[in-house]
Amino acid sequence: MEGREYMYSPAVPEGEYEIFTCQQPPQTARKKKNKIVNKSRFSAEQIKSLESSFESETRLEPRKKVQLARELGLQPRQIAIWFQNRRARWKSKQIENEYKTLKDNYDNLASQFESLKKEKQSLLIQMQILGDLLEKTHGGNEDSKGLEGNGAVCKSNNVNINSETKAKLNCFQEGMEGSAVMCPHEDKTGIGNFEEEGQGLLNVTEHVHVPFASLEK
DNA sequence: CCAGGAGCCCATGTTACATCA
DNA sequence: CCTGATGTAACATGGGCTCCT
Repeated sequence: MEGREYMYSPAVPEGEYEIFTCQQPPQTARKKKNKIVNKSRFSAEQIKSLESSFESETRLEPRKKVQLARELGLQPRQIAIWFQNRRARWKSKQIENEYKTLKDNYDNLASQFESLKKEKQSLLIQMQILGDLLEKTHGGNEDSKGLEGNGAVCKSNNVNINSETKAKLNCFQEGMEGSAVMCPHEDKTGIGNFEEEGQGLLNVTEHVHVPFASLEK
């Protein structure tokens, strides 16, 4: 608990505050463990005043509490309880807001992750195709000529190698070589459930045994 | 200085009532 | 009128802090 800024006032029994005129006499008062329970609600005026006090200070100094009680015709204990309850309501509201913010962030990351997954899938396909082509061209000794042919195959599969793809391939290559360089295409937000699947994403190179330097050629 | 009690407050949970759809 | 849901004043409990002896 954080340090308190106020000093406790000397002990004053609750009973000594009886000079304050309290709420209306309990019309529907019931007994609960020998204590009278008056459930009449505070007036709009009282609430308004309490709320404005709460807005300027969520914790009441004893002096202020007594003053407020006098102004509103309530018992200081009622003021104290109202502030306690108000803080509890405020806190639960805070938690609700924090939850909402976190959820928004999570949803945002989830959609980013999904699009990265799709991107990975597409890159895998490209790499597979290029790998196959390389095998063919190496086997048939048709270096540059073969590559042109590859282009035709790629197009037929709706896959083009552009500069962006090259950059991405570079990233994979760097990653494989243990480089600490961070790829601008990677989202390093391994949060919660993403972490496991993210590992799969980053380990993609393990399953494709293709010399990347050759690929770029 | 230290220990212990008194008196207060706090956070949290619960109860009981008022109000409303 | 009845009923379930919701809001809230008041209470209970356990723990921390300050003050005093």
